[in-house]
Amino acid sequence: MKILFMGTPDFARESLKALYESGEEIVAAVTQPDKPKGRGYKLCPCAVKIYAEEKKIPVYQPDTLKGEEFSSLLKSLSPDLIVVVSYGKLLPENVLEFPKYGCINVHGSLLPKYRGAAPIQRAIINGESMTGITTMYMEKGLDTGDMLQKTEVEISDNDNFETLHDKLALCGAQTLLSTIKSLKAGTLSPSKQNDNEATYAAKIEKNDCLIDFSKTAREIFNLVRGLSPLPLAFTHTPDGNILKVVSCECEKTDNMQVGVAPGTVISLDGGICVACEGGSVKILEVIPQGKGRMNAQDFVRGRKIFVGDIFK
RNA sequence: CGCGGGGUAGAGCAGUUUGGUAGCUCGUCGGGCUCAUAACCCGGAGGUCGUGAGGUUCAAGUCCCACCCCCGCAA
Repeated sequence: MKILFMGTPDFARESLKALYESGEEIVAAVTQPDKPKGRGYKLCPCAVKIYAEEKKIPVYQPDTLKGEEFSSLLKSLSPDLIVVVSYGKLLPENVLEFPKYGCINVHGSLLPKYRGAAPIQRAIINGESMTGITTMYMEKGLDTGDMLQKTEVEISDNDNFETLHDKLALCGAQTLLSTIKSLKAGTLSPSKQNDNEATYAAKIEKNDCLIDFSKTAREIFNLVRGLSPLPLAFTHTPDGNILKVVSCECEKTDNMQVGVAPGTVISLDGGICVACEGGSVKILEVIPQGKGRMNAQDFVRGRKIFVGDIFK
């Protein structure tokens, strides 16, 4: 079965890797064009491209999937199946309809929950204790296609975006293999998504990353780990500088203080304890503006943060 | 040439503007206090101030030049 793989970041690479290592016939990898990234705006190839080139899989980076150019490429590759994992663009209908066995997508949530761009982050931020992988047939809508297989993955308090992302990437790869196996065996039984239960996991914006200390410790804890290590939740120190928070923990509510404004530093013992709704959070690791990652205590040592300072 | 911050003791920082004996907090080592301590007190060790036998100077962490490295933002 000739498979065309479409995907871009690390998350997608795991699926490509699994396909490759299981001996599937991958006719090509389609990925986003190299983009100027990082300091100095150097052109950076994405994870899928790097892996594909390493394995001598032909790589294509079309600017658009619409139009003749990609259509003719499709015809020449003539895949029987297209596998899409975090590609980054919607597929036009003519592409969706091209392969004999359709287009299969690997999505990082238990659909119909968390459709959209940031299912992993949103699941953590919302305090879910369970998420997973869903494979599905693709259709016009965003993550609305008929579901094929699911694998559940537990979210523990120790998980942050990075750890959960890595787990789901591997899990996604395995679920994909399993789905393709069933496809070949003819034992797939697609099931419709219940649109009434659908939720949407919007892309993470800057606004999502600002810590609101009038929320509960648990909510702040979830936000911080859901955005760690990228793009990171942040707050502002009294001097107005941005302080990114890499990790924190919920303090026991028994050290809650009465009459202290949310965002107030109430202790520097073992970290930076900041008052919030119903308790406090202890900030453990930070990235100050213009600096690298460091322990909260190191930050306090050099920067003169005092009890009574207010973060906002 | 995207914008910007930085390289000073094991860690985090000050000192550079206005050159003149290298400092703070923490850690570490030793001693003291204490029933005890991560608490407190006293004392010590530890630095070619990124590199260049570079330039200016009586004198350079500080001013000038060149190079190397690290990081933040933005995408």
